[in-house]
Amino acid sequence: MTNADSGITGSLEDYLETIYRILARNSVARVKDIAENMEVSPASVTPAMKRLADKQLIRYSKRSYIDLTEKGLFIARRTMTRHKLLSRFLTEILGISRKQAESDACAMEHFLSESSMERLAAFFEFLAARPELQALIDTGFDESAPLKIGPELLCLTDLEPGSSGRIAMINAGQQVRRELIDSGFIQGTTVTLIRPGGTDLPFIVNLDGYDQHLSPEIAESVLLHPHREQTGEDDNEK
Amino acid sequence: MTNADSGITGSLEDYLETIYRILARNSVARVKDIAENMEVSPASVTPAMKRLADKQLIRYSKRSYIDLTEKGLFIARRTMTRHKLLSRFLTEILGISRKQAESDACAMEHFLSESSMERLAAFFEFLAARPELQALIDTGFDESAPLKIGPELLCLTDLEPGSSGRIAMINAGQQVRRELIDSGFIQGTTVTLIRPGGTDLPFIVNLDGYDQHLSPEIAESVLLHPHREQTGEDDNEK
DNA sequence: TTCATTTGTTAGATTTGTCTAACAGAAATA
DNA sequence: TATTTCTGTTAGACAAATCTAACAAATGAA
Ligand SMILES: [Mn+2]
Ligand SMILES: [Mn+2]
Ligand SMILES: [Mn+2]
Ligand SMILES: [Mn+2]
Repeated sequence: MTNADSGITGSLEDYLETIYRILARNSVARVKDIAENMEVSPASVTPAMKRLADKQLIRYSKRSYIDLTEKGLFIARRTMTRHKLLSRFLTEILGISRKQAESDACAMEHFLSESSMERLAAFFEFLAARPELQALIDTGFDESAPLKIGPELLCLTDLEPGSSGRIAMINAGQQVRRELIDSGFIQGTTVTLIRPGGTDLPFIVNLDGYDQHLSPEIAESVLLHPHREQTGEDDNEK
Repeated sequence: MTNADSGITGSLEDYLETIYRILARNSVARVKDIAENMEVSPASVTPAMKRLADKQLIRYSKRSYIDLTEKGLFIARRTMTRHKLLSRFLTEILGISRKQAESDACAMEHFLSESSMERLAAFFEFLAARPELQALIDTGFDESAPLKIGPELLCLTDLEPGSSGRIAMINAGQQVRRELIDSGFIQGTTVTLIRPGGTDLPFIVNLDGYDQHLSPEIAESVLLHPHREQTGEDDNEK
């Protein structure tokens, strides 16, 4: 798989990023360091170095130290910047743990387009220029503070059969919450009640053209935005 | 490469997602539809279907229609939800074009962890519950409205040699802006002035342990947060 | 200088994912 | 019914990325 932006694969970008990090501290980069940093066997590093040298991204000859070319330095630096940007987004904005953020960022960094990258950077500039907003996110948006339930939210179980509503939030414990999110119950999505449930009867709802069954307790935790109850109108995804 | 969450590769997740989308409209899914949707040759679809059937994610026998199993349906739905979440983040929050967002989202969706996914969904709930914030992002954060330069921002060129500052924003046209961002000049990053430049002499700055040269015009567009000018303190990345 | 240890390479295998070209089966049409 | 067209599979090739096991070179110690 070739990355559109750099013309090389995600794996090779990771090798460059790793070499860059090593060189920023160690003055020389060796196969062994790279293997350890990336947690692959040294036998995997050698062919990767050959591929990178073929593409003129590193200077490499058998058994010698490894150095980045101008082109390689550029890709390495850009990859690391993406890594940092994504990792900061995940930790600072979403509140993900450092470790998880590192791993997610390093997986996604290879697929961010140049424009998404620029806009994400702009998002941080935007936040930093508005301390009141930054504060709102810092204080109001963390694991401990449960989201305040707005005054006029409607419950999915209160919907008329055949009518629709837009999801505002999921009000449930982590497990049920994740199940619902995995199933597509995310804010802004339109859900239509096909058949109401009862004590032992699951609710049937339609979401993105697919019918799904929800037990009454689970349906209870889906809260909808008030007003605007048109049927058959889907405002996301064509 | 095996995705931590679902135990299958990103490519196979895309096949499941595609089958899901087709079934939501077409009642049956055929090799041809899948090949067209994913823009691969039909000869690539057959072995993918075999791999999916081996893993019990689809029901498939030679020359017959393709159907998702319970397990396959679950992964398909979750993949599509990730796709939607990321795509909405890119379009609604960052203001990326629809097309670019679709492509970025479909590339990144396979690598989001369960917790990042849940937090991203929470971010939308959070925004929707605070219309004033939503409005701020909608109006203040788009391509057309250039970010207001805060009152007391410091320019990189005003830094004392040896002293540091945290980047607040890049104030430059798209091209220079992207170059700087690719080079690691993103909000919050500490930059240290190593050697000031002159009319024809580039500035040398240190960023993440690496020295970089910046022409005076370009250095001019790096604006720093006021106060807090300690040297050698790096608040991002260990 | 010789031997042991560390480091790096090669050989050979495996999995995944793609392609083109050739072929086979099914469906539609004449 | 016979033939054409559409659809799907197979065969064979290739590139990328990894592994283990065996080997080779370089380094360091005795
Ligand atoms: Mn990576
Ligand atoms: Mn990375
Ligand atoms: Mn995808
Ligand atoms: Mn997708």
